[in-house]
Amino acid sequence: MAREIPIIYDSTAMEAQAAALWEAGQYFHADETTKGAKGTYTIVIPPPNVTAALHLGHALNNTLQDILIRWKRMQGFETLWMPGTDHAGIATQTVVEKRLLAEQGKRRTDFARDEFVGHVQSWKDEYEACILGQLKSMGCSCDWERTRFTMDDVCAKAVRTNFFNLFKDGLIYRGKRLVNWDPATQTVLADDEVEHQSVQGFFWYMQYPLAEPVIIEGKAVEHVTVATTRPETMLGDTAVAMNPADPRAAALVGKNVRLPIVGRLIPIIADEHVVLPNPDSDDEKAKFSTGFLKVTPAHDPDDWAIGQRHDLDVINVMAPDGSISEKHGWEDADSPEAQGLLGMDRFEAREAIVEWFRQENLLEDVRDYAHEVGHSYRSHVPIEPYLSDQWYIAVKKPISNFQFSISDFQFETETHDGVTYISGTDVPVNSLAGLALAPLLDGRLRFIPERYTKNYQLWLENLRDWPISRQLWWGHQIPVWTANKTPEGIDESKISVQQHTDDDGNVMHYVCVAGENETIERVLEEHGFVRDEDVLDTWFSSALWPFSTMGWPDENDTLKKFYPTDVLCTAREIITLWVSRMVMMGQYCVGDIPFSDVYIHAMIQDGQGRKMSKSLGNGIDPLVAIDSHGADAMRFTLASMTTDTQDVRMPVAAIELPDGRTVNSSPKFDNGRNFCNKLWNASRFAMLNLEGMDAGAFDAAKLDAADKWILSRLMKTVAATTEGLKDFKYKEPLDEIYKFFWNDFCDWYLEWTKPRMQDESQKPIAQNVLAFVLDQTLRLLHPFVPFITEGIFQNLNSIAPRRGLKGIVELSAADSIMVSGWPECVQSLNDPETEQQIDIVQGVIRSIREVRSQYNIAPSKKIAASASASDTMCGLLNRHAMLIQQLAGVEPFEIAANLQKPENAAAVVAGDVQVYVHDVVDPAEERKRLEKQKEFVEKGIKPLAGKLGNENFTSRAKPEVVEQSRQKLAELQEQLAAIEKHLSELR
RNA sequence: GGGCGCUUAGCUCAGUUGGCUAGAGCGCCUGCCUUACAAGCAGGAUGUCGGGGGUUCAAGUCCCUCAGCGCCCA
Repeated sequence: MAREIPIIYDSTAMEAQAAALWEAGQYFHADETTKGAKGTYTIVIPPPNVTAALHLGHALNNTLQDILIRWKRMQGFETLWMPGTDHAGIATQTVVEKRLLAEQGKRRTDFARDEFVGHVQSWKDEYEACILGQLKSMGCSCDWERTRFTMDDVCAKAVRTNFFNLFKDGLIYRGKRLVNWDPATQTVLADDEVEHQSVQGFFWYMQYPLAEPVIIEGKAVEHVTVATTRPETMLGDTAVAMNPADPRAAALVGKNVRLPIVGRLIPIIADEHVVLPNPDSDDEKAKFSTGFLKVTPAHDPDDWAIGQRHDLDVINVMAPDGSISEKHGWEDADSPEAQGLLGMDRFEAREAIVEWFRQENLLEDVRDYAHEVGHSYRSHVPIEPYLSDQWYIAVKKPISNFQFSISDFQFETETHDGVTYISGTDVPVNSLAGLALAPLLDGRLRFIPERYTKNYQLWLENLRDWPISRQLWWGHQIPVWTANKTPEGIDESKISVQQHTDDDGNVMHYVCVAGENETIERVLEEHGFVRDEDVLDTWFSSALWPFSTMGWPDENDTLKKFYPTDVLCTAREIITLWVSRMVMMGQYCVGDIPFSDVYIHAMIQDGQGRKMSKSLGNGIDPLVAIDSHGADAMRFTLASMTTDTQDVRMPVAAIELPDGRTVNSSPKFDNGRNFCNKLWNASRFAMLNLEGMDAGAFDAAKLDAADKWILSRLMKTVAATTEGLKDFKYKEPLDEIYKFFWNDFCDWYLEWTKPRMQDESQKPIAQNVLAFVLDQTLRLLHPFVPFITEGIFQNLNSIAPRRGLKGIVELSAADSIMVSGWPECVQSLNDPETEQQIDIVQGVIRSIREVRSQYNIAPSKKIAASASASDTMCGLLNRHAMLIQQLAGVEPFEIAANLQKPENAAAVVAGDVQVYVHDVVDPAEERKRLEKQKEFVEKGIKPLAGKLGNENFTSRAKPEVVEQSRQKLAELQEQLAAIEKHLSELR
């Protein structure tokens, strides 16, 4: 059977076999009914958006989660990795709208709502399947039976319940505010959905004529000049503001200007927000300021604030699509000029208005100006600050009847007017923001790496109310019914009602209905109540993900056993958007934080440090990487790149697949593939030698030095790997295993083992050690490269079903490596002494190899050599002579104290040992090599001698450091003497 | 404007609390198809650790400063 193992690792076949085995064994399934001794370990997947297939960032994210889950599962925890996807309201709706427009030439509004949602649903079905398939291909050991979707019935129930509770607690309210409006998708966006981009624009200087001239310093002033980057908003101006400190203020404040085009009479007001002009200032605002600020409360947040302070009219001059309109609050668009602008897009209107001012000689100047403009993170069009009625969550409102205890405040608080705030903030302890902040401050919530803590904290401290309504069709429809009358004859425990007066003075009744009350909903509708058309912000449902997936609000065993989860693994861009809201809602709904650790991993960029994106065409599809290199190779490479840094670069190269497709992949994956191939071949070699192994034939007393050495090295590697994973390190443990496996196990141990396999007395010992070390190495590697390790583990099971070191370690059999135990450190196998000896042995071997290489001696050719050293060292070398002879190709090999260098021999100094390689003499070459070695040693001596000659060092440095330096210097000086002796002996 | 990072070999990156002659992988040079692996083996070269200043017996590591790059938030 062993002879059939192919030379090249075939990832495709192995992945299929392992996947089938895992599915049959149901190893991914978490059981809420058992009581594991070790407890539970839970991760909820950050649900990928059903908008599109997964990219390499997802591959990284999920690889890291799978590593943790597989590791903990092997450690014996009852592990749950909860999978699922997110409906991603605005994003998914947008892509579907695009597709429908491209394929059918139809817009969303050409469909009935149900019909349109049906189209989105089928998109969702398609991509959900694709995403789950991708995750499975990567080897993600999620509990697939529990797969959730943010809009499925279970999650919908949680959303509905939470909305009702928040509404009832007065934490959801309806408000008219300036919102971030995306005119393209025609929906409101939260602050953090707005991307700020630098835009090269202009400052236009426009003259507004005064209603009556004013005399300032003897001169008649007929107009004021306002500077603006957005001339089109002037249609909605309701004041001109100036700083009260402006010398002209006394004469002008209180006067009126006649707004051009519109003809509206608007006041000049004083407000300190206005920046005084100063052409020499470094402050851009002062440099460009005229001292007069046009105030458009309906179209600018700062102006809105000024409007609030001065009780100004609010005139909205735009339709939701961003076109100029007199139908949304603009009542004096009577002039022919104004009429001419109606219906124009906001940017068209900008051109037209600037042109009008130019024609009228009212355009005083135009200056280049680079400034930051908010853009929709989804449609990428500039955000329009827009006056709109929306539902908000009050994040800083104290929750009066909060039903859970809020820890014992392990942080500073201060109380004003009966409200307890987190010290130094305006965040009440018992507000939603407070609930999210408290666990961070009292140490229950932790970010890894730690620096992200600040992100989270600052964001929450400066949080504004969260607008949660979205003008979309794809999402959780808001469960509020509205009419201008009281709801009557309805069970009041099932509803909650708020009242607001609308623009026309009518008192409107907003009725929120608790879930599972379709009858009530029907009754309301029969009574003329209309359901809100809007849906909830996607993050509203994502915020509940850690417990909605477990069936909250229903009490159940899953929730009881697996909530709170252990770690959330995500990217930094989402800390504010998502992490904070999960903590908030976990606290509010369940009364406990959803996870204690938040691990933030790097963002993957291309070789030039750019984000991977569709538009740049520099993305890598994980399935392509799997096709080209194998899933394990991809995982290995991703994990080995994962350190605490915030970005990792992944050079992207177009490659041709065997099937002829040219696709993006990365040469980085070669690392992983090469590793897998090496692992495959080392195992193949082991398997060829393990046939007929007898676990009972092992005898600890017969372990040779190589055995003891590799076992000791293994123990170190087990410890380092376990420690690393505990600290959320990925590269470090993988590097440790890599070095152990490749540099120790393959390069040395396997080579030393080869002859022992021909020796019947040695064979059983070598076989057992070999099988044990391979077994443990596979287990250490399994979380990182699950498929190949499973494949080899299965082969190992059939060839050497009983593994272990009789009398030292017993390994219990396992049907899958997934559920075999995580390697334990066996103290008795730690053997520093042997490690040190082998170190010396390796040094001698390297010296001989160096000479062989220098003189081009064929690897197969045996050469005579000898070594001279102290008596103790000679004893050591004699004990390990075979090891040296084998791997240095030496025969014969004489070892003795005070041995003279033979004629025609090359001499190498290997630490305390003089190594002589016989019959290879070339004086010039010898001199060259010895001079080089001398130079190297001298380079080491210089700083040491310098240090030790410095009294400051010897007196002030730690004694052990000084002692170390002394020893090292002595060693180097001895070596130098030896080298010089050899040099002097050269003819 | 506020915050967080990054700059170490040709490339991608490690380098814990300051302490042996600064490391790895890839690439490069030399020699090998040595009976597990050429996706491999053996040997080798490669760095004023972004610039400047400071603290210290000792700085890639701590502090200040300058320059360049990136991300997040307003």
